[in-house]
Amino acid sequence: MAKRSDTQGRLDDAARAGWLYYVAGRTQDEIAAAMGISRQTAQRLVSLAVAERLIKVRLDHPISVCLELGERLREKFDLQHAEVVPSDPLGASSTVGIAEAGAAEIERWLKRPDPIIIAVGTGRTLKAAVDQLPPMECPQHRIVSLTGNIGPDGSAAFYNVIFSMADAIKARHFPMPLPVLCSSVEERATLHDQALVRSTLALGAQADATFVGIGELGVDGPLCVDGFLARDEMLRLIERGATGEICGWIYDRQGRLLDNDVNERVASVPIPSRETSRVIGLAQGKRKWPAIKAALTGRLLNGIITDESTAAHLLGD
Amino acid sequence: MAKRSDTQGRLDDAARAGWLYYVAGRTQDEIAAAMGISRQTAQRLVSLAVAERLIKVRLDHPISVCLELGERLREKFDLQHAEVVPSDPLGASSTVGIAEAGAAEIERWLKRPDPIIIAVGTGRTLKAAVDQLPPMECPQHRIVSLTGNIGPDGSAAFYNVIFSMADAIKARHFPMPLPVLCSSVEERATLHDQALVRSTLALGAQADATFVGIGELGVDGPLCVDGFLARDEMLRLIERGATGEICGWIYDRQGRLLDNDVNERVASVPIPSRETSRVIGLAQGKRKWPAIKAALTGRLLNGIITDESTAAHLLGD
DNA sequence: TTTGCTCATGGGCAATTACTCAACATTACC
DNA sequence: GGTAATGTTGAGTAATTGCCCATGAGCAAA
Repeated sequence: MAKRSDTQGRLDDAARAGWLYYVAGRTQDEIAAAMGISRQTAQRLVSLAVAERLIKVRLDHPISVCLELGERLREKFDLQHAEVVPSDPLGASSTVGIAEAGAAEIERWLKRPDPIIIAVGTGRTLKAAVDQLPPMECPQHRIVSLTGNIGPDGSAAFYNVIFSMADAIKARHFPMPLPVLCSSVEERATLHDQALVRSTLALGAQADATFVGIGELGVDGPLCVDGFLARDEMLRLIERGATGEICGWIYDRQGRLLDNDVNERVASVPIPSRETSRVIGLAQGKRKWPAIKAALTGRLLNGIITDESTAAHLLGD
Repeated sequence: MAKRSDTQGRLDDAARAGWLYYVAGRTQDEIAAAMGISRQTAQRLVSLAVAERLIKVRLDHPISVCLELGERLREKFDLQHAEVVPSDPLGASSTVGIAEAGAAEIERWLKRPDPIIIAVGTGRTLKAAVDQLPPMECPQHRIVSLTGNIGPDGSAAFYNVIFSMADAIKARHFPMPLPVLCSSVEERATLHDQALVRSTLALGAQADATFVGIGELGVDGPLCVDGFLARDEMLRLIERGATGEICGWIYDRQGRLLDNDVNERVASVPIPSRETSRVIGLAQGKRKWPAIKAALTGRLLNGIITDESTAAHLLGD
């Protein structure tokens, strides 16, 4: 072998080394011996082959599309965590898939041996996820609800998930003994000043991981369906740009919290800081697209669990 | 995480881990942390992904030496297609390398939008190539087997590749519901006269691309090892000049089909015309050298995929 | 219920691979 | 012809990976 300096010959060698390594499955020592070079050089050729993209790896599994979408979501919206599950082509259920994925992620946090604080919001999707959790003993952790558990008619709010979670997970849990929406700013101030509530608020602010649903606005959205807002209030909000809500906090197309009379009455703990907490939203479905996009755009979340078609939309334009 | 015992979920995890490792370039420690499992488990998932062939590595770089050998092969034997892959110096496997290259070539044909007919022979090398094919939807093409799929003992012939191909490629496929070798000329005539078989025979003759293995003769060759021919029959054939076989058709040193009682009983479709079909052989290895050389000399093929050392030998003298 | 089997798990350890550094060679430029 | 810039090499070392083993969970047969 004459001149080793020419690029062509070097790429040839890289290809050959890469072939022996990846296709033939030889070790770099064997490659070095076969090609009459040192092991280090063999290693360099192999990594050159990778760097020059001579080696193409393909994953033949439906999951690969989802992983790629997740990667792109992470990049585009500067997320810490993005998980994409295959879309149910029939679109039958709004929770199939992401419930399991959400449960798996919650479980990963719960499995940690060091004590952490997990905050949960509300909503059908999150409830479905929590229902997938296996029984676990986690005395070291604390679980706190971000939203009140008293519905508009005074009954227990059905989609408050912390109680479902407490059924499965043996850990201290902290509900919010409040209505979801107070009747006035003053009432909220009074309620939030109770010792019990204050400690829950403080706990929520320290959450290490936060799981929330994302609600779309509209007369068929959860806020109306569950009776928290009347039709005309909702329509007025939408007129003023309201696009989605997380834990009752209503935000616009850019994901900015609206400054209006509804947000002033929301009793929920503020969404924990995205600096100190992993705030993961669970949502999918065409109806929620604008709400999800706005939440990500406004950095209300730094984690998302969604499905393929939603991810594709979020990346689409 | 619900059921961790189910195979499907495990393969999903394996795909995830494999993707993170090979595509995203993460270390196994990072994967373990991300998936909430131990490093050892992550390692197991990665190697499972490899073992289950979820991960396919391909080298996209024509090494100039191989290119040159291919060029000279094309010229010397008047071939339409010649592809040479690097030789594994340890020569451990007889299919490593050309399987990937063969799969890539098959894939190129399958990707064509216009409907074509692809014929396949049999053999270990071809089987290995077909196993490398990614799932594809090709409703426009038809795939036909040149060889029967019933083994000498009546069971399904293991190295009949059309079924493996049907697993990956969604296209109409046409097996040959026949033994590989008939018991007599008369039986072959009868069998070939069946309507189903006649249409398959006709289809094979029209093949646009044909992929076949090349078998060497000898008591260790595939015909004997797989039980199609007895030792003494084989020895008698060799005495009479038999050098190799393609789809069971036995030929001599010049690549001329032998006129004997074995060829009279071969149930296979005749090798498609080299005028109208691209007939590509996949073979490498010293033991096959005479068989390959004869096949090329006799123009039984107009395409070859082989390895460096074989190519060098074919050009050598 | 018990027994025996299979298989996933995590720890430990050896093999393998990636990276850093300093020396040397080659090329480009003055 | 000298000199700087660039790139390559081997040695050493840190990081990563592959494999074996003991353990325990899950499951089917006894």
